[in-house]
Amino acid sequence: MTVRGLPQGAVPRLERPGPLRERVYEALLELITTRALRPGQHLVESELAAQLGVSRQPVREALQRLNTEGWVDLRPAQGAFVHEPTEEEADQLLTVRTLLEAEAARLAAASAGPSGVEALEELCARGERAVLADDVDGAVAANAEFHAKVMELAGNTVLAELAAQVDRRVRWYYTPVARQRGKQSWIEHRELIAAISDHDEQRATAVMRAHTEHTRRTYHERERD
Amino acid sequence: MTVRGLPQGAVPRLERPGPLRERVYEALLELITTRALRPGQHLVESELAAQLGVSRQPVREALQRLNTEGWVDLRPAQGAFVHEPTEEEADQLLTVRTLLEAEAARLAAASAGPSGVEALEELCARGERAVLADDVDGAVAANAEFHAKVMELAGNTVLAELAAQVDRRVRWYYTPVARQRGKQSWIEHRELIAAISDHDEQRATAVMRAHTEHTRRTYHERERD
DNA sequence: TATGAGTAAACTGTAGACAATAGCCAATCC
DNA sequence: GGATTGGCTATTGTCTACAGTTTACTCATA
Repeated sequence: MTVRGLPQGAVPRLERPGPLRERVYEALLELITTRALRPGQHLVESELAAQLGVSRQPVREALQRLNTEGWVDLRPAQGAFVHEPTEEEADQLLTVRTLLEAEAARLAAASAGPSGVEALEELCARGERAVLADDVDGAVAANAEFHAKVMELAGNTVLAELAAQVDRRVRWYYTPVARQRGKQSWIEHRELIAAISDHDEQRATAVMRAHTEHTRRTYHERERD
Repeated sequence: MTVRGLPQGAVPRLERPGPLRERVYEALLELITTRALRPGQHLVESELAAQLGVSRQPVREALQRLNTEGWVDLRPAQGAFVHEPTEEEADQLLTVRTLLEAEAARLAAASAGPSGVEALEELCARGERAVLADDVDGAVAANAEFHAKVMELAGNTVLAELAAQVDRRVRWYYTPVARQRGKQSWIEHRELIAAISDHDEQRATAVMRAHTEHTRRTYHERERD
């Protein structure tokens, strides 16, 4: 007899601890993105290990991964430092993000079905509600989900993984900015949905490009404050 | 007194062996790309460590990095397996490569100066000579350098790093193919140089897109053999 | 006071040892 | 006879210890 007969979810799939390095990785990433760990800060393995209640090994492994993904700089024989984004790098990152998101929009327009469009509209409505309710966190979350959904509809896993990384870093650099862009952002989302619904690849690309480009402009305007 | 007055590179920065994990990483990557380690093969840490004459630790760290970059799959509590590329994934990867290279071409066209164009022509000539001499390895190398140079002229570090990763994996998947595309490839390169020299962003994008697209077609034609 | 060597502390890089887990095969029970 | 259970083996996950570097500081000296 196999397990097949059991009702799904009868066994709560008792949550596996998973490799420690994973959890350390996520914990550190959380600390970095929330700026509990500041850019330029020296991360000492033994300190982190003690603080997290694990040995140095998992911490090392997590730091190495963070290094390859650009979150920390690993200077040999000296240790890990939280990456300090430069203006130039932030701009380059936005360029890449624009590129990836625009391609995702194009692919989504090419292949998305009615159910996909519907899901996008649902998310869009949720975002608009959040904006109206001045629920900033909710709006940001809905925004992330919206973009993720577009990426999913594009159906390109490689593209999605790259975009996920780039996106998270962009969000880190631009956290002060993201909160400013409210209503306008969702109007643009509506346009994007329309383009995808029409299977108009060119328009979808253009709209998404303009959309992310607006974010960049908002960022540079911030400089004047 | 600061170091600022010193000419760049006056100090040869006496080269250190560098961390073991780096060398292990490169060694393993070499073994994978040359297919000495076959896709799907189980990589046992202790074996690799013994074979390379180091302890398990650097091997682990190298494997983790290879994992995040998509070269090996790391199944928990079971070990590392050389990644097995699927048809679909290869195709998606090519799509992304096309995208990144095309953007690089556009940026290069926007900002490249005469010296950059000259460097490209030099590389192009070298590639053509290699093709005429039936020097396949030389031609492949020149090709890689050509694309790298375009990327350099684009002046976007983030884009360059992403493209470098994607490129290397593409070359891994398509090694049997790359060798077939000889003369035609360099004609297209010439066109690209012309577009860059003219600062014609649109044409540069289009040429590069067509160029990488040809590679994909060649790949799918291979299926018929 | 400025300079330089010398020294000590802190941290990383590497190695080796132990514990935990998944996979496999044989023995056992219905 | 087939499935299940129990133990065995191989391999990974984690921890501890030690060696090698780098940095910062102290103190003697010109």
